Amino acid sequence: MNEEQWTIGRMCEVFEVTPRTLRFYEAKELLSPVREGQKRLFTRRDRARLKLILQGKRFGYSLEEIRQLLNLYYIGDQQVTQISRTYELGQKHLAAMIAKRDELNDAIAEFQEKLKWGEQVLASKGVKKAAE
Amino acid sequence: MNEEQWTIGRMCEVFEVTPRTLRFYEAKELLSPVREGQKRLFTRRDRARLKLILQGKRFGYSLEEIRQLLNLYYIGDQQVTQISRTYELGQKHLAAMIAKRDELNDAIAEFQEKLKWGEQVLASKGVKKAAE
DNA sequence: GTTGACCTTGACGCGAACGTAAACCTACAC
DNA sequence: GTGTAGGTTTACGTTCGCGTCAAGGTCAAC
Repeated sequence: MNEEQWTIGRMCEVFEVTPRTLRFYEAKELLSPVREGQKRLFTRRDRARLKLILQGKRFGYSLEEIRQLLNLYYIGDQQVTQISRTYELGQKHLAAMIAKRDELNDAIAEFQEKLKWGEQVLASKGVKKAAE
Repeated sequence: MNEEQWTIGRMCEVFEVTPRTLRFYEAKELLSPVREGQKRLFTRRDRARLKLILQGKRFGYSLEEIRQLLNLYYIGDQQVTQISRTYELGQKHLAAMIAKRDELNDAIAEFQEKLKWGEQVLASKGVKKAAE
């Protein structure tokens, strides 16, 4: 009943993934649940990481890329030079995310144009809009 | 020398893909180059589609999803009911794109927080910022 | 004690998205 | 002629991201 340590079943319900997926992510070193005997128990850290993993997937990153990026989220008790390095990589990642958002915004704008054009075609053929 | 019809080699240079990729996309009905004898020749339409395909990939869509979405970009000379259907699907796609951008924006904001935190850690350890 | 729910570790399978090698045509350059 | 620089098809190979058995451990409930 420990709310800090979730079983694999609980994880699967909440995040809508299969056990296979979580074990696969562990094998790929994306997650590192603790063990209670044989059983895996997922900590708060694992949950935070899984959330980021699934988000990363939605944005088109591979699991290996995600594994690298996850480290950027844990600027912790390392050597100063190591933290600096991580920080720099973080800046690059941030820039990449912003670039991606900008491209997405452009794509949205272009697509809206296409839709407007489609509206006109429909209007010219005598189709009324739903909102009228 | 026809600027409207590009060879596979030219396509590969400009879009930074391999011939295999273009032939694969043709097999999957994402592209439909015309033929001059045996040779493929890619039209303006193919170029526009390829651009969208590569963009779609960067946003994490599968080729099959992209194939469906490509149709939304060609609201042309179809039946009115067909155009209406396409238009509706287009609206949904637009909403999905916007949702994706919003999620990306949230992710960017969160990540910026992490970076700020990292900055403070560095500052507390006596590391000066590059811009000072 | 046995049933059932939940977990474990292999290990093979599979679709997606190409890579890669083999064998061949074709047209221009020398 | 003989390259050689492009293109072609056919077909098997590879990596990723899991799905899907198979076989078994564990523990509370009946």
